[in-house]
Amino acid sequence: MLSERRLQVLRAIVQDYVGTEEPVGSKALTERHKLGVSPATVRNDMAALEEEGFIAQPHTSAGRIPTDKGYRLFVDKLAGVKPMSPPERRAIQNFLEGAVDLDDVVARTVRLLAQLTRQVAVVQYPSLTRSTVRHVELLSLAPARLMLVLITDTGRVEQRMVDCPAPFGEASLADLRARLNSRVAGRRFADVPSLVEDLPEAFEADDRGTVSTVLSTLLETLVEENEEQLMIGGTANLTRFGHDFPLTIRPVLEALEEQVVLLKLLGEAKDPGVTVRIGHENAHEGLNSTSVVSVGYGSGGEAVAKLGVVGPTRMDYPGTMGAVRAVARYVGQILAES
Amino acid sequence: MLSERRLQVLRAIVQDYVGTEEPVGSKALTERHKLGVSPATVRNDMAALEEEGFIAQPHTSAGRIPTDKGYRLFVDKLAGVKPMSPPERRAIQNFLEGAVDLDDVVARTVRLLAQLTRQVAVVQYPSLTRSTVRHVELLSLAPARLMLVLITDTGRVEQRMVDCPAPFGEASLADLRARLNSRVAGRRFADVPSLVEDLPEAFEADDRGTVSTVLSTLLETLVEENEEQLMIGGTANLTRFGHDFPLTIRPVLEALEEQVVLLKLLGEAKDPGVTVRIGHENAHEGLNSTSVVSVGYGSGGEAVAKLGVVGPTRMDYPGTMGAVRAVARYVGQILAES
DNA sequence: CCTGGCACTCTTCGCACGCGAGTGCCAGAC
DNA sequence: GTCTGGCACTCGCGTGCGAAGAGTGCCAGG
Repeated sequence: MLSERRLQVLRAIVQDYVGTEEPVGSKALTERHKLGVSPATVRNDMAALEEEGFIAQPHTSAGRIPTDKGYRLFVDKLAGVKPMSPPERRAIQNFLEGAVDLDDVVARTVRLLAQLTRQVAVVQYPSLTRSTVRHVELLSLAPARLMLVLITDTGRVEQRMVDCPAPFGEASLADLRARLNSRVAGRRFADVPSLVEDLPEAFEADDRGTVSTVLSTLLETLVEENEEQLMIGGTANLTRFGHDFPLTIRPVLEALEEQVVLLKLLGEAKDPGVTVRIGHENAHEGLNSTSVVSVGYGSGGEAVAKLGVVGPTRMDYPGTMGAVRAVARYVGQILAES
Repeated sequence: MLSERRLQVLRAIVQDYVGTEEPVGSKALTERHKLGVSPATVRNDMAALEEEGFIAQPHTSAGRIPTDKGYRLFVDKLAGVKPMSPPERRAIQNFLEGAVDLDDVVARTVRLLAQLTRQVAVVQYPSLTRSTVRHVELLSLAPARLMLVLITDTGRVEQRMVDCPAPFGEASLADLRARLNSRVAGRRFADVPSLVEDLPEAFEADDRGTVSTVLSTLLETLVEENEEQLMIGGTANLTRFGHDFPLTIRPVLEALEEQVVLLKLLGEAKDPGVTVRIGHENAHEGLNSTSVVSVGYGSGGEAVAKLGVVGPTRMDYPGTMGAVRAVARYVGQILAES
């Protein structure tokens, strides 16, 4: 077990390193933080912390820098979440309130997060699976060609072409549209499959094939994984990473372009609160020298999607966590209002 | 006027520099290209080319590198567009044909362009203003709240909320929907305003306010500038830029995040063929050390949007132009089919 | 258990030096 | 006139060395 003072030393190391981006030595520490002990004592503590794997030295005779494990301890035990100041809160709210539609909300959220944290922001579109159906629309484009439009309570719209096995009359179309909506409007996506199961039976034999096709297209739309879209921004902030970029920045940019990777990354965070994944805790190799701070957000009490930021492990965790949490909260409010 | 040989020297310099990324000297030139003259002669030619501003030396006693003006001459007079090889063409077609909807087409195009050119790809969504209306749908969400859905011939779907000044009955709604579609379906966006102008007059006085509101929302949707969306990809290729990145890459990333800037950039290229803007020819400062190769694409003979790549001025122009042109052609075909 | 002192290790920086690539210019040949 | 070979010159770059500085580990004493 580490003594109280050693924890304070670790905290001081993290804070200083985050501030200066340079390895921090024992002398500098005693000067900047009132630890009440001499550098020599701090050196002993540092030796112990290094022994335990919380800090490391890039090379002999340089200061110490925190390891992933050190940051982990810092985040879990040594620092809280720094709340946003009232002016900041107002700014967030004002900025988000100007949004005109869902795309705009997401776009603004990305910009905002990137600006607040000066890091790369990632915002997932509200997921289809957890939201509810507002309306399903069917349009006839050609005798045997329909367009299915799905509108969700979060304002998201999805459309799909449906090629029918047989021509489908306007009357049948109106019938199907009405039945479909009376059954699924206002219901959660997860419940839709069982609600429409027996729908083909209500139609003439000629039309059943088309009805089934439409339904299966609808169900596909509901679960389709690639519909989990996301938006990223603030990549220019990557240039603040370090001085040794090419090697650092490249894999990160590559990872960011792989939406699948990012979605998995966000998806892994099950915590109801703000989740922090540090360095090697991220499964993806390219992100081994970055930390991901994420949180769920949603219009009601329930989270329908995630948002977060990706930055160097050497980041201001309390501030970043505060910003992420605050933005998620306000985005949730905005979604609830619309 | 420059002699034929001097032009060849310039061409050789550009080709070598693009290949090696290093300033090229007179001796190396005579060795790699059969110019039939001695290094000394080449040196004289180089002096002349430098005098005219086509090439420059980074510092005394280094080889020469082309200037923006040099690249311009190269692109205009010294090199053609390198056609894609048949296998490449097949690969492009195969890759694009798997797309399921417009978003997917655009996403695939971006990936493809980024891979082919190993540069940053930018693809603009088919512009609304030049396409035609396939269908307009009106949904009643609440007594005084409608949703307007616009479907274009390129498969794009736009939706807008409409708050009505007065409740609007289902009958009126169906009436408006039918009238609207009979007038604008299949028509070009530009023609829509005049086609719907007198529509409110066909309705009862109570409903006219709502009809007008719907119409103005529709017209807004048609012209709204922020609807000119685009998708970018391949930013990881920026890391291949040079060795001095931080300064080079940062402004480029920033510029890429400013969609407005990019749209303007693409919009400026009026040429019917492939357009190349080199270095300082780009209005935006952050892109002063990059070149933009763009071209319009469209489902019919007419261009409805642009696509292109952003890369270092030191790029393989013939190859890049060939790739951009080929991709645009195939995307056009795909759009025409759907 | 803390502290001051001391020797030791490494990195970083500045500087001088030599090498090599490349140039510009000139006199002479075709 | 144009091209060529030769030659002196310029500079950037890599190398080696020495001094400086930061930081450490260890130890003896309070």
